[in-house]
Amino acid sequence: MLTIGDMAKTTGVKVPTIRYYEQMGLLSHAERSEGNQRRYSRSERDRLSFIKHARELGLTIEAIRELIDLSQHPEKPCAEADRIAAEQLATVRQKIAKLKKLEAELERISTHCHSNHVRDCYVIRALANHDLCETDHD
Amino acid sequence: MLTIGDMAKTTGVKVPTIRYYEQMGLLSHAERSEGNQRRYSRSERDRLSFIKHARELGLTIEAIRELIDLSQHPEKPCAEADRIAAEQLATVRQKIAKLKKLEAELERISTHCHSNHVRDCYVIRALANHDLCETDHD
DNA sequence: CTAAAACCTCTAGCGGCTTTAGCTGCAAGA
DNA sequence: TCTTGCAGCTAAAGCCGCTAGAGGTTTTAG
Ligand SMILES: [Zn+2]
Ligand SMILES: [Zn+2]
Ligand SMILES: [Zn+2]
Ligand SMILES: [Zn+2]
Repeated sequence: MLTIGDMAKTTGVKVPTIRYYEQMGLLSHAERSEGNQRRYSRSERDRLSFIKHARELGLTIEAIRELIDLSQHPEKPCAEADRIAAEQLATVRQKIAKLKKLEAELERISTHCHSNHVRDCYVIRALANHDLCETDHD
Repeated sequence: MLTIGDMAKTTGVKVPTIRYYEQMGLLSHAERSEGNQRRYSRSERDRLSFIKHARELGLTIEAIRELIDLSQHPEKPCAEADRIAAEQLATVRQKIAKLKKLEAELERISTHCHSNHVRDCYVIRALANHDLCETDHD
């Protein structure tokens, strides 16, 4: 049996975060020692790794909850899981698109100031005036 | 003089957000009408536009506060402003790099499942096992 | 003059944690 | 055996950047 500290060490998820995941229903309420400390099995550690990996890929707690529920029912169709992954991919692509616009504007803004004083600073002027921008960036 | 609603309409910043910015010290405490409603000048509207634009470019409230403080002192050197813009550009580039890794993994994950049941779903397997990934994505 | 729209303050909520405070548990060294 | 000190516990608050709602007041249009 693993302590919560062991879980943290082997998965890289911080101790308070593990307790938070339990509270959020991603991890079931762990068994307790006589002294009321959490004790975990290997399968619970695996589940925590799953959660960590999913979080790293940007999935929400809610999406992860659905995936875990699904994975408890191997006979069900997996369309729902596939949809969640596809949606996350779309979300990531949208974010990239937005950030690339920002990158272009910020690059322009931060390379155009050849002044020394705030009075003529291109950064300040560019922030004050969106007309200098080349894109909409919403 | 403009009401808070006028400000919202002309800048696209929502009314509660304007009040929030005031609370955060980005907008100074507005003058009030006899009935205690906020009244703004054109320069305050310009400042709000500045704030909005900076937020759209991803700057934090804190960074915007610094920029506003700076812009009150046109004689000062603008190195600080330039640094803020450059840092934001770096931040955006980091985010893009991270998201591109995620995009690659998610693309792989969401195109590889040709199964019908959760039991063999590639999505579930890929999330459970980072070894199937091609990058670190931290 | 009235009714509706806009405004006010204050508080709570979102997501995904992190931090803090004030406890108790437990193992190892003297 | 005692003590020291890390590890664990709970509950609550804090973080960011808003957003939403309750419950009241002011302004404006007709
Ligand atoms: Zn400058
Ligand atoms: Zn712009
Ligand atoms: Zn599948
Ligand atoms: Zn991975």
